[in-house]
Amino acid sequence: MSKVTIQTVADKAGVSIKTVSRVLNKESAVRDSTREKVRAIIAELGYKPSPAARALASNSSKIIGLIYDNLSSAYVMAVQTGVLKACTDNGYNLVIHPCNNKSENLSQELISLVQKSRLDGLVLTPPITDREELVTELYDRKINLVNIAPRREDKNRDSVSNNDAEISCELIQYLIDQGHTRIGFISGDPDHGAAYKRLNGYKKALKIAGIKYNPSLVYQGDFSFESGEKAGHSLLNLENRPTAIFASNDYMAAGVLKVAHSLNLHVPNDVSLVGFDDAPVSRQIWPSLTTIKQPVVAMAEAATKLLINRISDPTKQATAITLDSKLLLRESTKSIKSVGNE
Amino acid sequence: MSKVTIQTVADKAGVSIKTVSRVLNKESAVRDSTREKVRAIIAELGYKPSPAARALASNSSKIIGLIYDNLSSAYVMAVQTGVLKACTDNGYNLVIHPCNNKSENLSQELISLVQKSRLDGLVLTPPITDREELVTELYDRKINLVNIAPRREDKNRDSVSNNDAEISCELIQYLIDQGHTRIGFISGDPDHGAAYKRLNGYKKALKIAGIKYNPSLVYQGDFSFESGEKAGHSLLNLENRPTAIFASNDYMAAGVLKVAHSLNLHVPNDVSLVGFDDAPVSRQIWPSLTTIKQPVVAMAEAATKLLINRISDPTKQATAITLDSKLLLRESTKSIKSVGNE
DNA sequence: CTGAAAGCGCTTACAG
DNA sequence: CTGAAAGCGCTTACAG
Repeated sequence: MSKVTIQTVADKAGVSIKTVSRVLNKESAVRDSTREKVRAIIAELGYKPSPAARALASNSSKIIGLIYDNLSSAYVMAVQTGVLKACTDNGYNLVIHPCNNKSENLSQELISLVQKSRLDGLVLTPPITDREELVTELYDRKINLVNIAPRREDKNRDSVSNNDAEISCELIQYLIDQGHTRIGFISGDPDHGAAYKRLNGYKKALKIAGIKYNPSLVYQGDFSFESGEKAGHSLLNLENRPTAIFASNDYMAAGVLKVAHSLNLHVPNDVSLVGFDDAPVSRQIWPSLTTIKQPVVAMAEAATKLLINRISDPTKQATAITLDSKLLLRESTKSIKSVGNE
Repeated sequence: MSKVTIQTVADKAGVSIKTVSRVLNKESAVRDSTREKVRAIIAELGYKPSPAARALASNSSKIIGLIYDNLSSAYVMAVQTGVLKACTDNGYNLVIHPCNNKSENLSQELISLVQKSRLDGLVLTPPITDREELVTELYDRKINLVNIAPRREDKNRDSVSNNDAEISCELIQYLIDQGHTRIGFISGDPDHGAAYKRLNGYKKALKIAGIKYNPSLVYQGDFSFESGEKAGHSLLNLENRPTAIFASNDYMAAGVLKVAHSLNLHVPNDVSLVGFDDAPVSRQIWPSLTTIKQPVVAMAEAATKLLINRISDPTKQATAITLDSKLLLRESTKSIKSVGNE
């Protein structure tokens, strides 16, 4: 089996390579009958255009980069799934690039990556999305970008967000409806915009319900299991301990649960517990966690589509999309309204 | 900033583009002084060779594909990390390709992928590694391959394995040392070679200790949390229930633990429990699981190096590497030897 | 609606 | 140790 090139196809179809090229690139100016003939030959020969030749001639690699630094492998996998879907659907390839958000010269690293691999654009995920100086520099270099869940939406930037603050508020309102008024809160890594949004949702729900914000019920975590354990020790050993705790992610909630077990406290009888993310662990512990599920795959896919649109038209108006998360009620929460009042 | 190409570098260095090419490709036949001069200019200009031009001219993409279908995102992330490390170190790029191992036409899908993206080789992970007809077909097509943890090592194939059977045997011997003789076993997805190896290790340890293999203590799982729950219900409700249970992975162990909690059985006081993989969940549940840690990152990196070597010399002798897993003792296991005998 | 020519930026094969 | 020429397989820009 000798090599099948565009020339092979053109010869066999009795047309020029330019016409084959037009069919390949779905250009309109081709007679239908010609198009069909060429397509048939392409299928017959199993011809696949050379990405290298296309990239070299067109000066665009059809490759985008996915940049992440996230401690949750389930989150990263979901993002990859969504990005890959959009890439496949649109004829793009993907380069994954895990990195360290704490790195001083991350922007230089990303610029080098883009130049070296000739990437057509980048998908940025939290918390890198919120490295403002980095994102600005990438934009200044005319690198096509899309931001997933940035802390602040910017009218000039493509982004896909979720309703972190709103759903957190809803969740707290749900707990309040269940009779909880002393509600502990464990915040996430302050490098993540999500940490603020979830805290804001918590505060807002309290305010609406007329419950005073009590700093002693709020503990600074960093999204890790270990920080959840520490927070759990603090909150559960409080003299007047909370009747419910909202941890900003499931890992921290799992940490609290472990401490509750060790203190012989029963969840949810002694304390209700809520996480965030619907991480696998939220279903693999006992009791299973009431949590919030973000549409991560859909967000990543939507973001990648925005990026691909921007690559084809770098001057187009920026778009900001918001997708909704939803509350998943499971075993770790319970009403504490007095019996008989219902 | 106009475009910097090999010609720009050659002009500025006062040499031909062929000489620059030699420096780029680390060919030996270049005078040291020339090499240094060219290198300096490359650095000064920030020149990065065009991957597309190189690929087109050399007919090799310097891209390899990573193929996986695995329910554990932590495992996949670890594999990606190792593969990416070897790729970066050797100037290769990576294309990730999640897929469905149950798919009938997976081999056609992979062949298409290789042709379409001009991949120089593939890294195969379990359970795809054990689709014998598929792997054979890929070899027949002269596709460069490396197999991670195949069920059987083949002298003609590059592979990197771990000591699944041996470490499982050691683990069971440890439990026997702790006084356990009724040891339950939950096997994994039969599509995975690891499922057999772990079962064989279990059997071997029993045999060495002179304990009769008891099929009623062995339950067929599939590596999922849910299958662990089912197995837990069966094993823990046995009239003469086991004093220890070895689940072939941590997800299933977590499932057993959940059932134990629901039955008011204490781990490890009422029953010892062991998992496999050191998945994040093994540390995020209470009690934390005694488990086995495979050197997944190192395996993936070693495998990728083998593949890259094979790409540069497709006729070289195949290599089979084995890396060792290790036992991590945590809170879920306990000796049941009668007190005072120690 | 279709095509001939030039060129993208490298490596290969050959020569010296 | 170094270089001139050809060519990899496409797309771009232009022409008709």
